[in-house]
Amino acid sequence: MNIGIAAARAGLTVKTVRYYANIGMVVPYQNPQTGYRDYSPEDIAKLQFIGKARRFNFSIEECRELLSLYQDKNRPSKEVKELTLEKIAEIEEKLLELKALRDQLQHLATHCQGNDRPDCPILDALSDGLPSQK
Amino acid sequence: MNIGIAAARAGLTVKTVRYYANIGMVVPYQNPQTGYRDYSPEDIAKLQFIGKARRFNFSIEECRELLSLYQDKNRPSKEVKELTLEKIAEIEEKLLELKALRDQLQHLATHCQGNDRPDCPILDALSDGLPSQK
DNA sequence: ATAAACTCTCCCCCAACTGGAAAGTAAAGA
DNA sequence: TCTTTACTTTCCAGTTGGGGGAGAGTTTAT
Repeated sequence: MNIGIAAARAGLTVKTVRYYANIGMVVPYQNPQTGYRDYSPEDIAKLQFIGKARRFNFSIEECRELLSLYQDKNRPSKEVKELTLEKIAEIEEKLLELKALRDQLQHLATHCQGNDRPDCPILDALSDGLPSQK
Repeated sequence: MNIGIAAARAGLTVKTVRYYANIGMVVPYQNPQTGYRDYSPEDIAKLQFIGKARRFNFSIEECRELLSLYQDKNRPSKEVKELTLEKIAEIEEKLLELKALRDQLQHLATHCQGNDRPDCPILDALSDGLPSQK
């Protein structure tokens, strides 16, 4: 299958699929005459797998790891679970960070009139401790 | 003040401060003899301002905008508030996305034994709809 | 006088692609 | 068969927000 079809099947862009070939993630057979890549059903399966893992916020390197675990029939599920729990912890941390950020901004926005006057607690907060501009 | 001191005052790295000079964000006087940058207290104020805004997840371009609003004594607080509300909405969206992600991963992890056996619902989910590897 | 600490510019590197140019290939219509 | 269109190829550059390090100049301390 040509790259366009493969990309469509996997829900990825052609550029992305070509990129994955270049970095050695999913390297299809490449016709030496035309240079056209030819994706097998198994290649497509891998692309789909990677697409989903990426959507789960796994990095390319983590995807590579998951893919090799996926292809290893004797893999212990332990490793996969560990990787997943780590990823969850990462996401949790990011969540806390973003929540704190949102609350702070929300607080500032609540106290800002948002009218045509120049006083603005948001800018005041950003310039807190700075020499006055007045 | 030399760049090292300026960076320390603003809680940024020297590299970052130099970068901000290069992109025209905070351009200090530069001694034509030595090439050394000389940061005024106002430059440092701007660096601190930007540092805080960056920690609030504002992009460089948004920082530029906030900075120009900050420097405009007749600015309407309306614009600042709008920018802030947009940023809050962005963060909210990201929060929802990450929460959904976490829940899905959590669900998968809960159903994974995490032992030495190869069965793994996580990999099963990632390869859902793919040709069997058995 | 010399060594340490600081600064300069310059270039490459990171993730994970995206966009575009120029050229070759394949498929469909007239 | 010719032509147009659609698809593919490689290669190069750019994105965000800097980080690492080389090699050279400057300033400060001893």
